[in-house]
Amino acid sequence: MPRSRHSDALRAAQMYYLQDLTMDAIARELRTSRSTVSRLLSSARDTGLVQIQIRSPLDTAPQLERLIREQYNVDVHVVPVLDTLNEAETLDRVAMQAARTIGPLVDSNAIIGVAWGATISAVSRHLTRKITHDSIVVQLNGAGNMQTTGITYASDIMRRFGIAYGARVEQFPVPAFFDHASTKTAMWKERSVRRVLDLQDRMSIAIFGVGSVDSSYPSHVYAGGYLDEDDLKLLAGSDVVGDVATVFFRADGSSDGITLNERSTGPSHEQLRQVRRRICVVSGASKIDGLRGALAARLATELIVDEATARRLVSFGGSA
Amino acid sequence: MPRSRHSDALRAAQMYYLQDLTMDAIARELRTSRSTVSRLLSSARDTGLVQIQIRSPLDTAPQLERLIREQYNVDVHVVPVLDTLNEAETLDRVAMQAARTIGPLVDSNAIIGVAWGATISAVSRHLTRKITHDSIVVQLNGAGNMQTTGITYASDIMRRFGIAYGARVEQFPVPAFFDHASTKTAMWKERSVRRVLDLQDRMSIAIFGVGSVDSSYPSHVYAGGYLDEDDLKLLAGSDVVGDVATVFFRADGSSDGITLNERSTGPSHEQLRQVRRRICVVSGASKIDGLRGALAARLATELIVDEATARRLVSFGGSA
DNA sequence: CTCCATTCTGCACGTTCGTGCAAATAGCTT
DNA sequence: AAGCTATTTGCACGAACGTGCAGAATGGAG
Repeated sequence: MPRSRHSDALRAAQMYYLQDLTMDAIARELRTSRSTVSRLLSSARDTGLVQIQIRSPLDTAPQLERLIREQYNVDVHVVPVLDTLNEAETLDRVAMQAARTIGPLVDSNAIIGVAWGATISAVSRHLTRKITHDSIVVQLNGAGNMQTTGITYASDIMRRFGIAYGARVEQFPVPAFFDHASTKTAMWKERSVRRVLDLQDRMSIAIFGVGSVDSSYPSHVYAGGYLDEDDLKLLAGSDVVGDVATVFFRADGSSDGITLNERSTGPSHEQLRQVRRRICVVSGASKIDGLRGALAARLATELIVDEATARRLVSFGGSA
Repeated sequence: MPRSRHSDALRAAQMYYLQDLTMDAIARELRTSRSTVSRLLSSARDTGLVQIQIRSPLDTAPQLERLIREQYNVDVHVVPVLDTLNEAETLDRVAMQAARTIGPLVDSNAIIGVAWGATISAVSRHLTRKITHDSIVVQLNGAGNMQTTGITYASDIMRRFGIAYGARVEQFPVPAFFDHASTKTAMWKERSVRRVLDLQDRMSIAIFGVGSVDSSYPSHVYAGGYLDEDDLKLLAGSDVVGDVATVFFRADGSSDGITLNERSTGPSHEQLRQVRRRICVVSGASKIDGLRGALAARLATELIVDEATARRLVSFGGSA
């Protein structure tokens, strides 16, 4: 029987993580070298064969998490990060922890809605593999803009999610915003578009960041040529503080009368709130306003956020 | 705020396991020494804060596991162990893997029935802590015999389970076997005994090994002074191959007409089969006959077994 | 069969990690 | 406050581990 690589990895993982043997001892039992065992264990970890979870029982969770949970009614994971790190390093660490926190939440037959943006892009680079069956990754909002079709950027993100979970990927080949609401109405009747919209309707998980208008590390939406002068004026005139999947909201979470949303291709807040698990990843204190708006709109059921931003969140006091 | 030991352990675990930082880096962020971080991580692991699981998707499980699953209709975990190890080493490794496999199955509000014996004793030494609420560990069968009350031996096992899961422990202070069935009938009406029996009725998990009559590494039951000459003759005359929690069965799983069972304090097979999760731990090829009987009697929903014994199991061909 | 491209393996080295030990600190008692 | 015991801390050392590299094995294509 030709013990396959996969089954060797499984045996090694069991011996290492469940029986506390050293790699040396495992190498002898498997009749190979210790370095091969080291590599087998690596592959076991990043094919999702070994799952490492941190479960802090609710009643022993740190003060900070409990406060946010109560104030904003959201299942929060605070990522410990030194306040002194720069935004890029912070984002990387939040993204890595987010990727590993999301992993256990993805099951077979899941329909996973994924937004695009700097945060989710970083998350997508750190996903660990997990084999699922018949899962689908669906893009939440269009990524085209005036300069490019946005295809490569957004589709790279989607592809990474698809590979990590062994899922089919459904892209959404439309611009982020239509120039005319009427075009959207027309397109929304097209069967090719409807297929994507139907999937979005049946999402079991949604994963997104938030855009914040005053973000000093500006979201793509506000800087990437998606909006023109007039659009930005429109936003300024409507007290918009941020967006989720290119759908905008105000500080109190409301979004009625924001005309730009009628041309946006992202899911309406009402639609998003139908999704069972809605995971919001946020890194960087400058996103605080957008984040508060998103929470006020009850767009997230789970929040993964860096420690500094989490602290600012409680210092504001919640909405509950 | 005096960052407590527990919250430091949580932070360290997040940074180590979810952000891939080295202990050195974590030490700097926590303003302590690397060795302290090493110790924090140890404590995070064995207080159950960090949970490491090996999940082999059913469809990629090794041949061996699939065969047993189909033949015997039981959820099987095969423990990789070199065939050349002696029984004691094998037992130790099976026990360790069993302890870590059981961990994730224990939830809050569980009522955990635990048998005693060499196998379960070994398992109890390797349990990892997991905080649960309002769980109860209840002893499945009496441990007294003609020489001792069996209290310390069995109660050590129970206590270890109780500590690991933060559970209340209910001992069962009766002999393993009554001399007269009538005494059992009488005792079974006592309220102090009824309390334990009622708990057993409501078990959500049962954990036990198997005794095998021809075991060369003899189960306590057959060697420990629990049975006298006449009893052993009775067993020999009834084609008994083994027992679970001091209740005996034949190779085909039947147990009708085995009079010794009327004096045993363990749960009847019928009662045991009511339990949702019934975890059977077996180490050592000499237990094969007892194991086959137990599986024929459908006493287990999950089986944790060493590789050599697992192979003998399939070579016999199953009962399904 | 031969050739080339790819993947896998073991070695060797530098890094990272666990742990015994002694000093330091914390918690209690008198 | 002093004294005593039980923990906790950092250091230092040896053990365990990850990874670049060069050679071996593998698997097609000609």
